[in-house]
Amino acid sequence: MASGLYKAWYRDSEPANSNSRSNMTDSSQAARVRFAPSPTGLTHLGSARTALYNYLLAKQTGGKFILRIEDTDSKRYVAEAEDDLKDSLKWLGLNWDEGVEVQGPHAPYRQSERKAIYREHAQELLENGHAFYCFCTPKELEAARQEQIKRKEQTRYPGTCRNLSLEDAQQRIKAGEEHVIRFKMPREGSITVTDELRGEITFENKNLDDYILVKSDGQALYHLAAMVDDHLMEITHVTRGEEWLATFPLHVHIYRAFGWQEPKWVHLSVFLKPQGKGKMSKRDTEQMKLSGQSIFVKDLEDMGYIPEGVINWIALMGWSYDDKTEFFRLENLIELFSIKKLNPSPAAIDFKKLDHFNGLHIRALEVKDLAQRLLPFFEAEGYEVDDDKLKDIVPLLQERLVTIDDAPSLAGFFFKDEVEPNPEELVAKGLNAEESANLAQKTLSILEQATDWEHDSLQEPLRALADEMEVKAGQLFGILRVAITGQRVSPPLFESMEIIGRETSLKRIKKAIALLEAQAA
RNA sequence: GCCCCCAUCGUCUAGGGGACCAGGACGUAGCCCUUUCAAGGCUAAGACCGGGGUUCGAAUCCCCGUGGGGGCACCA
Repeated sequence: MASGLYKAWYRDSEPANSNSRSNMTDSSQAARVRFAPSPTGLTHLGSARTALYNYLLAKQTGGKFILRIEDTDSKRYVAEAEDDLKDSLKWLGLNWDEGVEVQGPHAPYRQSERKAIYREHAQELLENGHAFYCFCTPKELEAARQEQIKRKEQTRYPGTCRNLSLEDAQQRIKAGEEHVIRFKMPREGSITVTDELRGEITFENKNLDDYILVKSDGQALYHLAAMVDDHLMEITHVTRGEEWLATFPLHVHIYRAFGWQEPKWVHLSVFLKPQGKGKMSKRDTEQMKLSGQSIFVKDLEDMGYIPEGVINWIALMGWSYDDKTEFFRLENLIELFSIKKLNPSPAAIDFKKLDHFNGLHIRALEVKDLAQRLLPFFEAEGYEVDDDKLKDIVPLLQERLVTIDDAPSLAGFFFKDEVEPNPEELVAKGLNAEESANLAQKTLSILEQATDWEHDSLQEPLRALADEMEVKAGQLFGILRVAITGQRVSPPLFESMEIIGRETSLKRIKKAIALLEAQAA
């Protein structure tokens, strides 16, 4: 069925009294969903989003979110990848109810530990005629492939062993012949499968191959292992990447061959390069790092992004709630998420938007919370951080931070004994060094007499000074800002001086005067 | 080459035949606020891929192009 018709049917099938803004997913019973990554590298945004949507569906229906490790390919296995996966999920707040580490009723949750299960199921397909042993060598298959290419035919398994009897095959295996197990794809007819986003999709069986289910080393491949596990683990919704769309009919064929009830299938679109067109390649990700961006969750954490920002950002790449709401926390998403509002078209990654959401969520944080998150970034720069002082500083920083690792460069001067202003920056715009030194000197005299070291009472007499000297307040404050903070850009000046205290502030102004006088001479 | 998916501002998207001279957000530009930088407020520019149908009426439904994407492994 065409997707448009499908969508219409879908909507009409809702209960008549259902609210048009209903966020209930089609099945409001508890969903059992799984995130089943392959530990071959660092966790990236695409995986994170798939995990998020799975998690949301589970939480929204009071179901279970399961983490299964698909490590059937020992060649591509990367030991650190599994830890990275777990760390990334935890950092994002996507805690799983069953799976590796936490265990559960369907353990083990690592496919390399489930080989016997797959062997039994392969045996079942062999016996019911939906699979067959194949003794073709890679060499023979390659030769057949070349032939097909030459004849401009579709390249596919030539069918050599398709009709071997099970008895003959078992004889040859006993004799020690190498073999794989293949799915016996029907050669005629077609199969119509249903994706929750795209509706019905029909494939001609003749375009499908006799895919390998079990390799010659006895290890099951994804196609068998994942289907068996999904069934055994009672998965109700399979939400996975679009790259599985091509083998989607195979997977449904496998379900039917076993006589199992299918889950709901959701194929998410891929993420495209920031430039808009084209999928992310390894080269692109390296290029990206050079410009200070990354698609790896771990990197985003190191770069000072907060999980709330990342979650909000990826949630909205392929899903939307309505035409205006854009600020979401995880708990809101759990409530509002809906498969029906997923967008099947691919989305380009936009890091500017991540900055925006990160800033939004930083500003929405409690001061105490933000202080706690900032602490390690200051400590990493070698600053000794006083908790009370930090709590005073945080409100000044909060609305200026895009990423939390911006904090040390913006506010390091609070924790330094001395700052090293650039003498040239001390000179106010439109004035020379001598005039600036003179202004700084007068400022010092006024501040030395200040009885109350509080930002408003510091500011008042200095504004009067600026008037008296016929300079703009901004010119005077500029000198003072660089003297106090060592920076041209800083948090609000007088609040900063209040926190730094009288003694240190005066000391820094004296130093600035010396630097200005040296320059004037 | 074959199979499959997708198509609204630069980007993410709203849109389910009349409520659309198409709404929001990021980014961009201008203004306001302002001690710097931000944040915030206001304003502006900016899109229905093309062609055929269906219909009184199409961004919306159908077909064909075109473009983009995914897949064609003893990877997942």
